[in-house]
Amino acid sequence: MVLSAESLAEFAGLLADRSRASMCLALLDGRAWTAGELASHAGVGRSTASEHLTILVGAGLLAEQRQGRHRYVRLAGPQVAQLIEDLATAVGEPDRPTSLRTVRAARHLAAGRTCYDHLAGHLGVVLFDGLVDGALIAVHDGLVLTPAGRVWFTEVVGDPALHPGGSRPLLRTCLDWTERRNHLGGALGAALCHEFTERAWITRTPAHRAVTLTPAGTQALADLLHVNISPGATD
Amino acid sequence: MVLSAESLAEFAGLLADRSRASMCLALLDGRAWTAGELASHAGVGRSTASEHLTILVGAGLLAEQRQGRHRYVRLAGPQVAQLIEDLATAVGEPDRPTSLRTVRAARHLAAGRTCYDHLAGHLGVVLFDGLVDGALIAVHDGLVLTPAGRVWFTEVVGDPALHPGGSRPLLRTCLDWTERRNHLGGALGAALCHEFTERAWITRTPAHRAVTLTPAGTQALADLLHVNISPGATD
DNA sequence: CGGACAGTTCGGTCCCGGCCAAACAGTGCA
DNA sequence: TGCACTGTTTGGCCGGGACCGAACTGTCCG
Repeated sequence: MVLSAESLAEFAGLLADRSRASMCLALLDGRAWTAGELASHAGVGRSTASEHLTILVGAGLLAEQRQGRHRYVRLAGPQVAQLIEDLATAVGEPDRPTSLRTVRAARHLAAGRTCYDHLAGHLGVVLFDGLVDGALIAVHDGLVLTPAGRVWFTEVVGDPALHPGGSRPLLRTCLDWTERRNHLGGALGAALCHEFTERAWITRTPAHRAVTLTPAGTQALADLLHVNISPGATD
Repeated sequence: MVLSAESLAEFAGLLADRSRASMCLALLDGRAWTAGELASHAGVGRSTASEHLTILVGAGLLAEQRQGRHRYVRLAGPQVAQLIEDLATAVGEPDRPTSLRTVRAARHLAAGRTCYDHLAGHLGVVLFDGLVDGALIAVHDGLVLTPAGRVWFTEVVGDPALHPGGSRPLLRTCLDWTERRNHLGGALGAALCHEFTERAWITRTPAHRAVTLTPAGTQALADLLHVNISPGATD
């Protein structure tokens, strides 16, 4: 046995709890949350949440950062986010929302959101299609940056973003929960999302995971990718 | 919440048990096992194993096939295998073998083995390198079949294997546990492994997951890929 | 200094679920 | 028909772990 069943089970056990799973899903937005926020999000007491966080941090899934009386916690890295995404898509059973409030929130999230550190939802998929249609990235059994794409990305996110250190792939497809189609992940997907935020083409809503396209963003997408999408569209 | 924490936790819970994890890891060899085999492999009673299998089959992770008094069970598909592989590599902590017997078995597995339905271990990595060095597949942020590669694969595994139905990617990198480097997965990786077995270039050892290169296989690899590797090498 | 707040530790409760043994059902073989 | 074998069901045991409340530590602020 190359990999012990023990360690695999132990690892899976980290997510095999309603509260811990809830926390990890919340952290998929890439932000750092305080222990208290996660406690109320998961619907458990602060003491319980504290224990869970200690477990997750100890296992290396989460990274923590103490600031004064706060314990900030975030996903340890893109690999962890990717793993949770993989599991989530494997589950496949999205929550059938019932209440109107839930429906509204879901629709808003479906329009645009972040997937750890890159863009997802309808916005993410449209963006991805625009990149493919414009022959900036090519798809054959993996994603390839075309020469035109190299120029385009250099203009938009700058040359350094094309040569990041580390082992993270530059381009990566990421299956979208709501759209059931691919959007762009990887280092360039993250760089793009970062740049869009910097340029105020998108804004994050208070929920912090939903993303709204600004009028400037609409204009930019039309100019850069010949993609037409109305600003702040929620459906 | 787009994906309920409940369902994610429930799904992770499937693997969050020593016995079930042990069974799934065993099934990574792609074969169908009987319930009794899995029971003794996991070190639990037949009754317990039966319960676990019912759970895993019910969740769609395993597919079962009844034959007479036997209950054969296998992984439901390559996606499941891929998921378990992903988790396993995420764990990262390989079993430090202690006994001599374990060391020998591990070394044997490290030399060559199957990873669900394609070749892994040293053999898999060398094969992958040969394909890349021969410019039959190209690596830039994903794998691409080159024109020369298309010809090569047509000769070796036949044209139909290049156009499989279904959504499984043709080429896919798969991180190797022991080598910590990529080997070839995906539909073509599986086709290659199948073809190698058919032509008796490789044989499976009784443990059925370890793979040994035959003299004919050594010759074939030298001819086809200019790769030199000694037959049956275990280290 | 004292009050409000964030987080942790500890003790205790409770329930889920993994396990087994024994009885049972279905299959294969002589 | 009878025996051996594989797998399932059931009842019961037991441990782990998720949870809470209360007490405590540490931080920020007036």
